[in-house]
Amino acid sequence: MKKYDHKAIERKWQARWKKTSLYKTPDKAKGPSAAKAKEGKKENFHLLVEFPYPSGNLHVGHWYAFAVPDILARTLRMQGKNVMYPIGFDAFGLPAENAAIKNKLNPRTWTEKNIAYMTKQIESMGTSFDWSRKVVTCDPAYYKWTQWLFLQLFKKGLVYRKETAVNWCPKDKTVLANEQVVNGKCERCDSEVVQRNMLQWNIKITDYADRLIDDLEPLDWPKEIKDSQRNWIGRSEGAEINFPLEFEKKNGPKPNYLILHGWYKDSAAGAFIPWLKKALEEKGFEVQAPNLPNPENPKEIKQVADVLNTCTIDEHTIIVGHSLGGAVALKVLEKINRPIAGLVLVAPAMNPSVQGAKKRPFWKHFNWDIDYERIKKLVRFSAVLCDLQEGAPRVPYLKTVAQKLGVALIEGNASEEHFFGKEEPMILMSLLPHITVFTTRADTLFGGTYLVLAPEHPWVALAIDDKHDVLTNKAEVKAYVEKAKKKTELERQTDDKEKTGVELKGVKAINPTTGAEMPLWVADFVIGSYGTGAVFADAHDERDYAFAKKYDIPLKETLEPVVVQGAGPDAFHTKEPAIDRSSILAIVKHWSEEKYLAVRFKPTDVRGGVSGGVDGAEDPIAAAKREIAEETGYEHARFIRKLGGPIHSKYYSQKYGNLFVHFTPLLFQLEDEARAEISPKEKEEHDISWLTKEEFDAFINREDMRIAWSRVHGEMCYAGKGMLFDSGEFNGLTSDEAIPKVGAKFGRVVKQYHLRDWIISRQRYWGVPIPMIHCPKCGVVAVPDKDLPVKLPEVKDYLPEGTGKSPLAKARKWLDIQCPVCGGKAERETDTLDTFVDSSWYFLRYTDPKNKKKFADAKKMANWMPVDLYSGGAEHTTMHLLYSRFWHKALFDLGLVKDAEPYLRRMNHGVILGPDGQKMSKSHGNVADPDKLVEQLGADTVRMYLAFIGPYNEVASYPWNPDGVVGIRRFLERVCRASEYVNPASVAALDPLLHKSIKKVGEDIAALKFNTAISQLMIFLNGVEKEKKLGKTQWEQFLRLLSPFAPHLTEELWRERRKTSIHVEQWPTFDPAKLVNESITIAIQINGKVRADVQVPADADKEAIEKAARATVAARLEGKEILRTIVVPGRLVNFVV
RNA sequence: GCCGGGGUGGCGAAAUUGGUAGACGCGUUCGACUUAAGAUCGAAUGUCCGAAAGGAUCUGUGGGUUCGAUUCCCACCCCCGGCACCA
Repeated sequence: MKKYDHKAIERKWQARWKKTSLYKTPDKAKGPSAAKAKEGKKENFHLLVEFPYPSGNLHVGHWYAFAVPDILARTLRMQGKNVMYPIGFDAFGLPAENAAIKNKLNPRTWTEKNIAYMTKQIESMGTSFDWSRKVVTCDPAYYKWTQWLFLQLFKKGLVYRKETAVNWCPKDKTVLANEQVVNGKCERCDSEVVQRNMLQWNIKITDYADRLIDDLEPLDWPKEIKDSQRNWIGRSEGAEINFPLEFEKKNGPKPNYLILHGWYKDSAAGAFIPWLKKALEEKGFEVQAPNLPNPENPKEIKQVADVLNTCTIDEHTIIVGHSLGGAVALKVLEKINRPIAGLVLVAPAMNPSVQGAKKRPFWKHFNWDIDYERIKKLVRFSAVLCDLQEGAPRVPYLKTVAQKLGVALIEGNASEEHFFGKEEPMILMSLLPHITVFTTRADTLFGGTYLVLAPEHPWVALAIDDKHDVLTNKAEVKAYVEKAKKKTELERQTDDKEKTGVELKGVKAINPTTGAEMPLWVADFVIGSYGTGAVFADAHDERDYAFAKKYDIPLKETLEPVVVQGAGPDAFHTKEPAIDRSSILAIVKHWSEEKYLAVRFKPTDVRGGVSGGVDGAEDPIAAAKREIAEETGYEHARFIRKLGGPIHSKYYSQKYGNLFVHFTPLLFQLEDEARAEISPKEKEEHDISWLTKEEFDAFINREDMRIAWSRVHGEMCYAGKGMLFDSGEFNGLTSDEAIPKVGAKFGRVVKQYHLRDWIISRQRYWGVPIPMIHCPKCGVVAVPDKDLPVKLPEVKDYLPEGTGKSPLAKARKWLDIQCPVCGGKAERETDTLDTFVDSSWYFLRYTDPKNKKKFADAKKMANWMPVDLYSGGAEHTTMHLLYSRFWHKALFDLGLVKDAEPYLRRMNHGVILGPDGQKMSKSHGNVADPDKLVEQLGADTVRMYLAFIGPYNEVASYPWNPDGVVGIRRFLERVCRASEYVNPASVAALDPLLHKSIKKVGEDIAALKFNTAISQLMIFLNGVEKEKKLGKTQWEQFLRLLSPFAPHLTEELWRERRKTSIHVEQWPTFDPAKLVNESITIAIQINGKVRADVQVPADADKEAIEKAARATVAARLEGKEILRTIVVPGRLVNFVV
């Protein structure tokens, strides 16, 4: 072929492939053959690309996302895999709705028109998508199953409603998505956006936080994506610690306690009850601890009746139930109608239906039908205490009880299993007023001198409400809290870097380690939604330190610095033991000027003041004076003061190995300039100079000296980890050793996450209606499966209603519905689902896109899941990938899918930027439209160029620059011309190059390095042009290598000789015997510099190579002695002279 | 601040158990063909010195290990992405 008419060729073959359904993935998928299954090889390959949003027009980025992975799809197919390469449209979302509002269009019409247009464009790329599997999320046949899956999660208890702040535009009277808020203002009307609380649907992704982190490990994903997900989830391990509160005002209403004992220790004289009673009474509380009737054979009705008859229960009562007493307490609550203060269940008895729970005789008489919702309304606060020593099934069971009561389970270790100890501090703590704090630094607990609460902290809300009167500065606190709540999160962060806060006067917290009183503060730098919304503050945190200094709150140091000196070979060798030493650090002031004595230890360039060892029982001050004299010669140093506590340094010394040195930092001033001669050895080792404060500051390069130096000028804060002192039994431990120990002793070990639950409510029209019904009688009821899908109703206009509800609230007829439970009047939910829900399972639908009975058939899913390779943009690294992983895990737990992870391998491709280097967007006006280029040069050229610009599997960004595209076009034209050289007989000289190319192109495609695969194809063609001839078999092998890149042109050239499509051909294999050339080039180096090269036979041995090399550079070697010769066969010879 | 990725010609880039740095392509220059332009073909092309032969030098900067470092180690600088008052 002489002329390359890309238009005709592409039109012809696209039509032909479509007509013959060339890329339809076999419906009845091949399972792995027995032999291949044994090797762990699958014949099916699910190659997934992120499906596009139908914005209306394809840009270069789409080509990059779809046409480049197509190369891999085609290659794998030729290599015998059954490849599914599906496509669809993520068709719900905001742009359609905005277009609808703007142009008074139906969003469905707008979307469908775009889909039709974009489908044509995608087809023009020559991709091998299987269109018969197309999935469109706004199709009721699809979203029926989105709704159904959502309901499965709801039924599993993963869905709940919660008051959540949303962006509210007061002028448009509508909820705004984050992307509609620009600099805190409404995108449309420019008015100030405010935060407003609304009931929103949430999904408990946080329940899966641990698994979402832990299951990342084995996945074949790039490290940066895994790290980014871990970072986003933000797990930190720490401890929750309770700080009891004490009040100045003693006149408020007091709780009273009713303690119900368990069964085994059959009375109120058993277990912890006498101790607890005494402890509470000592604090002035009234306590009732009745003996329940028939303890040896307890009966529910009798025990409950006894409690109701003999005990006083009022609104101040807190009922404490231990073991069976916990179950009794629940039944007591069923019988009373007035609210009580609290309910504390201590390891309550288990429902016998729980798997693994043993049947007890009294359960015959016990009715386990407990109305937790009613109890929740009756009780102001509740708590469930769990002893972790008990393990399963009690611990998971108590978790569900706590969940039903709407509280977090309090886990810890009782002093005896099941709280049978005589003294159980965990229980007492839960009964007294207290603040719970989360910390990752329990090691500083002994030094905690104040607490800081977030303005949103529930205890703060109680303390400033009308019913309570515990604060002596209530008005001041109230004003601060209200001001803080008005600020948005953004303002809080950016407003003023200076932290503000107000003390809560009239109340003190007690440090559980020391019993010391700690003031309470409220400050808006503490985040209400993280941890417990409260922190304890100490001297070893920069923020706490600064805040305490600002408000003059006392601090207490409990950490001595521990520093590891140096790096590299001089660093502390962590695996080897260390020798302990005592030493001094001395900072020496000039006798008359504001200057300091700077000493540099020359051999290692350590720079600071004077330092040296303390000999035996020597006094540190005397030792320091001795060292000053020895190192510097100055004779009259006067001791000024100690510079804080000791500083511990770990470092490595050539002489002694690992050292752990405990330095005493000291400040001296010279009395005069008297200076003796110093020893020659010292002179050689030390440089001495006088530096000003600023110079000295820049001079110091050892960390311990820097800490000592900082104390000369009074900065006391040591932020970081260190060694504990003034911390009771934990003295002398390092922070890392102490953190778990202190946490376990004074609190309980817990994990916290930055990840928040997934808010899936959208007050939007163009989305999947949330299939829920609100019944005034029955509450929130799920739409029955038989009524799915809940179709989107038609509405007149798509503007939100103005009440904060979605436009669906305008569809009156649609809104009214019978309650599926009671048949009474009810209303539909008007929120729609976040579109991330749609995209959390679309790849499952690809496996069985037309199924009317199920979201997908299990067997068909098994053929294709998990996804073998998922290619997409870096922008989906956290949100989409995390949400869909979570969704898949939830379905896995429900038994609906067979894998816990949806994607075996993930790669992020780079971004094609606009020609100006900016991100492509309509507002920038820099959207590169490839249509013209395709028109001029052809689809094959454009897709191949995109594959050529750089490695595909690296997150890089390329400004769209079509300058180089002509190179690819020239290459394809040369391929056309090369077809003229084809002879029947093979050209032997081309064989090594051809086989090398087969090898490299295959390897590079597998590694997603399409750019170097193409360069190898070019190298081969260059070789062909040099020979000006080519064998028919060689030509066809080359065409097959090229066919994934240029499917149209290669098909055309192939069909010059063949009847069937090149795209059903086998991938060529290389012959290792043909890889080697007869002779190879060896580089000759002298002292590592290349001086010449020499041709040697490929099979030459070391001696032969060396001989040849020596002969080649004989002239250069003349008169020089060769000290050493290094021969690297196949590469080089290096003569060292 | 924390986490991650990166820094190589005029440009996109290549090179990994440490072994000829700059493959392949774009661009540029010269030549052939042409009345001419374009297309095509051939040659050259990191930088500096040199007419040339040749020499020096070069993978962000500085240091180290090595016969030999883009590659390994240490320190630092810069760019990009993510998270960020997270206790």
